Amino acid sequence: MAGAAEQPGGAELAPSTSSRATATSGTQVVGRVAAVLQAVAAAGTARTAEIARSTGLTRPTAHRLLTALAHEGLLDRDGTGSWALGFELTLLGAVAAQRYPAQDLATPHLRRLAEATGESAFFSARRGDEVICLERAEGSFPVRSHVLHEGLRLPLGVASAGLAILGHLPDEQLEAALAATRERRSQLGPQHDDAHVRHLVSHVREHGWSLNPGRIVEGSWGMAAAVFDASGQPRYALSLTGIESRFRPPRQHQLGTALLEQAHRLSTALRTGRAAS
Amino acid sequence: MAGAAEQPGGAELAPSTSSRATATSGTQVVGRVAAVLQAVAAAGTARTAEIARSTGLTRPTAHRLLTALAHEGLLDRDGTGSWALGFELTLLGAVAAQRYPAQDLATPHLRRLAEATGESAFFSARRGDEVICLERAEGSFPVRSHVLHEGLRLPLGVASAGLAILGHLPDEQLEAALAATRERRSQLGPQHDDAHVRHLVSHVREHGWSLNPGRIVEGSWGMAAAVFDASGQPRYALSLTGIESRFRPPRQHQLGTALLEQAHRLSTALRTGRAAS
DNA sequence: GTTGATCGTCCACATGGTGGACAAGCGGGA
DNA sequence: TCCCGCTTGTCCACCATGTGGACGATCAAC
Repeated sequence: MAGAAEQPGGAELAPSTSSRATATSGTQVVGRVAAVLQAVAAAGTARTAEIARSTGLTRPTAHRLLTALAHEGLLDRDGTGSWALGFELTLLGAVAAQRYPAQDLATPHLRRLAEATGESAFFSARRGDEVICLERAEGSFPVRSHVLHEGLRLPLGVASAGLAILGHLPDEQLEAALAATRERRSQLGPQHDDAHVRHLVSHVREHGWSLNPGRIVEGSWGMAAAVFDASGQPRYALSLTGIESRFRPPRQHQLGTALLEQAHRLSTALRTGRAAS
Repeated sequence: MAGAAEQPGGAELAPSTSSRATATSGTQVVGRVAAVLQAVAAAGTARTAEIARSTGLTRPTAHRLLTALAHEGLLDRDGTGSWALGFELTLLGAVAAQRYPAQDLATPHLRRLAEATGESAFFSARRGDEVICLERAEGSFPVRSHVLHEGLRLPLGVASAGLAILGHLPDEQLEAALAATRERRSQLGPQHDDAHVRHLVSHVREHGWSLNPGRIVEGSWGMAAAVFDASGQPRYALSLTGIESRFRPPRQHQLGTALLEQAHRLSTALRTGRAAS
C-alpha cells in the first residue's frame, strides 16, 4: 500500500519503457529527478539518450535534468560524456545510512559467504515492489555471472533475492506484490508469470531459501535467503549466483544452509544494532 | 571556480539564511531539491518550517518539495512530523560510494584515533567551499563536544577539518576559498575573519595539522589532519575534538602526531585502493 | 563523401510551480 | 473555558518556468 498508485481505468500501454506513474500530487519534477537518479544508479554509467529512454523522458528534458543534477554534484560526467552518480550522493547517503545501518553490518557476512562457497555473493534491499542490488563480493570460482550488479533494480519475484523476500511475506502482501509487479514481470519474459513465481515462492516457504533456476539468463542460477530488519520485516536478502552445475543437489543444500546461517546472523545483528562475531 | 556564482551588483543582504544562488542555468527546481536534501542532512531531523528557513524557501514551497521527496522515498517522516533522510538515499548512496570508497576505508582509522586518544574523532569531506562531517567515533573521555555531528556542513576555514584542508591548498586556491566563504564566515562571528583564518592556515603549513582553539564554541577545541585522495588532492580530513585542557601542549603534539599518522595511512589506502593494516 | 548516430541548444507555448492567504490542530497560560 | 501563539496542511489565481519539437554541430563508421 505504500507505493500503490491508483491506476485510472485500464492500464494504458506505456509507449516506451516509462514505468513509474507517481504523479499522485504536487511537484512532479521531483519524481522525474528521482527516476533519473535511479536510472543512472541502475545503469552504473549511462549516456544521455539511454537515460531518456529508460525514464520515458524526452531527450532535451533528460539532458536538462542531468546537467542540473551534475551542477549540484548529485551526478558526475566522465570524459566520454557518460553520467554516473556524484560525490554529493555519497555524502547524503553516508548520513542517511546512519538510520539504516544494514550495509555496514552486511559486508562481513557477504565476504564470508563468498569465501565459504566460492560463488559471488550479493546483498540486496527491498524498496516498494523492487529489489535493489547493493553490494557484490566476488567468489573464487573463475566462471562468474554478471547479470547482477550494484544499483540494479528488479521487480520482486524475478531474482532469487526478491523471491526469498516474497516467500516470507503474508499472503495478503504477497498478492499485492504480485499484482504490482505483474506488468513489469511480463515484460521480462513468460517465465516470470504468476504461476512460476508462486511455485518458487512455495519452495521458499518450504526450505527457507529461494532458488532461481536460470530464469533471468539461461544457465545463471541464484539462491537467496531473506534478512529481517529490526522490526522483523524481510527487507534485505543475501544471495549467491553462479553456473547451473554448481547449484545442483547436493551442493544446493550446502549453499542453502550457508545462506540461512549468514542471513540469520545478519538479522540478529540488525535487531541488536551490533555487529556479530 | 566550481561553484563560483556571479554576484549581480552589490551583495544584497539575504532576508533570512538563504545561502545558495546556484541559478546558473536550466532547471532550478533541482537546485532547490538539492538544498532541501542538504538542509535535512545537516539538521539530522527537522520540521517543515525549519527547512523553509534554512533554505530560504517559502513554507508552502518547502512543504511541497518535502512531501514530494518523501513520496519518492528520498525523505522519511517520523511520527512527530519531523523529516529525515530516507531509505532511497541509502540505496543511491551505496551505489555512489563505489566510486568514492573513502568512508569505508576511513572507519578503522577513525576508530583507532578515538581509541588511542580518548577524544571523539571525525571523518569529514570537502565539497566545493564546504566541509561535511561524515562519521563520528566516540572517545572514552566522558566530557564530549557535540558541536560537530554527521551531515553538518561548515564553510572551509571555520573548523579544524576545513583548516587542515585549506592549509594544503596552493595560494591561488586558498584565496579563492577565502573569498567564496567570506560572507558565510562573517555570519558565524568576527573570530572567523580572513586574518584569523590565515593565521591558523600558516600554523597548518608549519606543523602539518590544524588547530581550532575554541573558535566555534568556547572551550571546544579541535585538531585535524588532511587526507589526500587518489589524485593527490586534500579532499578529506580526520579530526579530534574535546575540551581545551586536553588540547594544550605537550598533549597537543601527541594528538597531532596521531592525526598525521592515521591521515597518512588513510591517504595511502585511498591511493592504492586497498585497506591498510 | 555520405550515412547514421549521438550530442547540445534554441525558443514559442502552456503547463506546472509559486506563495500569499485562509483554516485547522495543538499546547500552554490565565 | 477562552484566548493566544505556535505550528501544519491546503487552496487557487497568476505568471514564471519547464517543456519538447526542431535545428545545427560533432563524431565514427563505411
